[in-house]
Amino acid sequence: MAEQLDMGRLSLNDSQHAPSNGFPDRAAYIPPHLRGRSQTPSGPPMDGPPPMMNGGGMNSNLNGSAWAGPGRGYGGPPPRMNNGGGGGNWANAPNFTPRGSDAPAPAPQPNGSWNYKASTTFDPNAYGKPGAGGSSIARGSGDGQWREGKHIPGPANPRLERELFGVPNDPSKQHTGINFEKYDDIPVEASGQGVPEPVTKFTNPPLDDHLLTNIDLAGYKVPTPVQKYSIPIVMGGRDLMACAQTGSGKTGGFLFPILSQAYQTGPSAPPAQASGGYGYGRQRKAYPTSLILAPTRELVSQIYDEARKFSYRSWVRPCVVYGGADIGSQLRQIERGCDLLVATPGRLVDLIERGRISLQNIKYLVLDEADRMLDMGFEPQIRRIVEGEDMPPTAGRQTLMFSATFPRDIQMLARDFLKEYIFLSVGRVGSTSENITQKVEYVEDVDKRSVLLDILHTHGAGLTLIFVETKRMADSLSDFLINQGFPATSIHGDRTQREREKALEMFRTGRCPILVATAVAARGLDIPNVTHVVNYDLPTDIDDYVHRIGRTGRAGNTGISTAFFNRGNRGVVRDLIDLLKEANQEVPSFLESIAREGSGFGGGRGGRGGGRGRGATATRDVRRYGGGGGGGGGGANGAGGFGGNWGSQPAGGYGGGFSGPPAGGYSGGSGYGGGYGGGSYGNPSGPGGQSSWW
DNA sequence: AAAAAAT
Repeated sequence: MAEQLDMGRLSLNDSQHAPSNGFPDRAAYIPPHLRGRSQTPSGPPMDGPPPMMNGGGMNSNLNGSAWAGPGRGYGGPPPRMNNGGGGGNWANAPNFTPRGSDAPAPAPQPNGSWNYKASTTFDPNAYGKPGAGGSSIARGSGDGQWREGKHIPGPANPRLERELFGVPNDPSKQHTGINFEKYDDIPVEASGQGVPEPVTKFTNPPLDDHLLTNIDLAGYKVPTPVQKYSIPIVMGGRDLMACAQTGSGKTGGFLFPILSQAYQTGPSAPPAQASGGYGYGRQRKAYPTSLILAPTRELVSQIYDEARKFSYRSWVRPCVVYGGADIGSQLRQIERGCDLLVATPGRLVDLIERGRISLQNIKYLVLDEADRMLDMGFEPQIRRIVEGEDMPPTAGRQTLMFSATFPRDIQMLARDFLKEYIFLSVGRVGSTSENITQKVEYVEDVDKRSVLLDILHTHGAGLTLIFVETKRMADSLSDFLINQGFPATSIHGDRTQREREKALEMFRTGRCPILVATAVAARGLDIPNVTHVVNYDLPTDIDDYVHRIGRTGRAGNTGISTAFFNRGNRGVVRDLIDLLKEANQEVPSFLESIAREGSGFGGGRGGRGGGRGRGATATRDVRRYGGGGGGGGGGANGAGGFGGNWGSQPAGGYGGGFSGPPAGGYSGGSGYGGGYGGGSYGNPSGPGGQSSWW
């Protein structure tokens, strides 16, 4: 009942955008007692292969046929069944602008008839046509067409072009990738079977011309190291596990090959059961072909923004969904076409439960910042999305995982979600390339404020990002700074999404060059021109520290990081020293002496520092170390953890200790088929086993 | 321990 009331309210609010196709803009209401049921009549998702257009060969999209239906291109009945008939134009609808309130509001719909026309005069061979007769409203991303097996880009739109790609000298739109030559210092290691040669340029082949046009518009000249590798890997149909951080260009690393493939092979037809015509009350369900999951709202917004750039004028329509924002407007966005979906897990599950999104057509699945998603407790949702709904199994899709670290739970996820993957280890952009000057000062808690003021007074222009540990501290410190006359703002999880976006925008644009932040801003956010990062409170996890200082010195630019250290932080002293040494930074003597006092953690975390680099962020391809053992009790982690939650899981999928490949497997005998059993990793807290060490 | 995330 509340649902219905809510829907009514949403429709009311949205009256200015109501489709004029004669149908009420009624969200598909699913009574609570029916929620969670599969909307598809085909039974439990993993029962059989999903509708594979290409015969199910795991690498068949190599041949460029994966997106196309049988025969050439899209030949099925009504195009865009999933978008309310003909696509819409509200890429910037109010309440949906994911970041920054500066995006121009859309003009009111000037002519209400196009939507209806689109559904009656459609060209059965066209996809993504924005309305018969052409709408004057350029939708931008996704307004191109797929017609008779060809990609027909939409018209240029100068206004949108400026919005997406920025105008010269607008620092808020400026891309960070300036010192490209610095990128070449970043070491990349690829392992696995049949690693393709990295590319060195953005060229056709392998990349599609339309994508190259957009890459050029965005001002990207040369692929970053991670892109050099990921482009041929993904375009070669391979799965990928990449240890890399934002700032290494990994967003482009997956968007470029995915979009390039999409432009060359066109959309896939909606599944047969979706072709039920335009009847009243039909299910309006979206069937995206690409799904990108990321942990935070800001991050999905950021990825979405990139996706909009690179899908400019193409047939691919990107959408973004996340919590904390009006779901009604997100639903309407999705209805108007959703080919590439960027989502936080919780909201996506919600939309799946509402029957508004089906994963049946997924060809590409990307898990970004996978370690962070697990840290945040998203594993059940992720497992459900990937294994418990109607997503094609590993063989029927391409899966790309990105993670800054590679602890054991991520290895499990990789084992379950990926097939014969190529492992990519990308060196740190920040710490190891020495372009961040890291200072550590001994500051007692009571002195932190005054020391901070000193820093802010002496540190001139540029953006300063101050990390604190708690939300309360973020508020009180930003209040304090404002009272002291500094242009400060804050971002943390208790602020509304609007406030968060506002704060971020003020910071990005330099109108508010001091941002006090909690961990919400620690990872992933790509803010250009941060010149100084202050760790007002040091994190307890050195990896968080690395992420935080990585907000400056981006893409080869130099930056400064200052950390306030006192005995309350002695838990990280050892790791901090290691890190400073590795990055050729000065190690203050007080750190060494405090380290000698004993860390309070019984000598610190074991197993660190062995081999190359630091153990904390082990990014080795563990498959090579996993040859021994097999079977055994290794399943303790998985068994029981989620066994009961998904009745649709294949029996034994997680029990039994990971002793074999998943059903429908890929046991190509590549050396890890049975190697993941318990004990295979040697040290139980193994490489990067830092989860729940406290 | 904190934070974030669907409502």
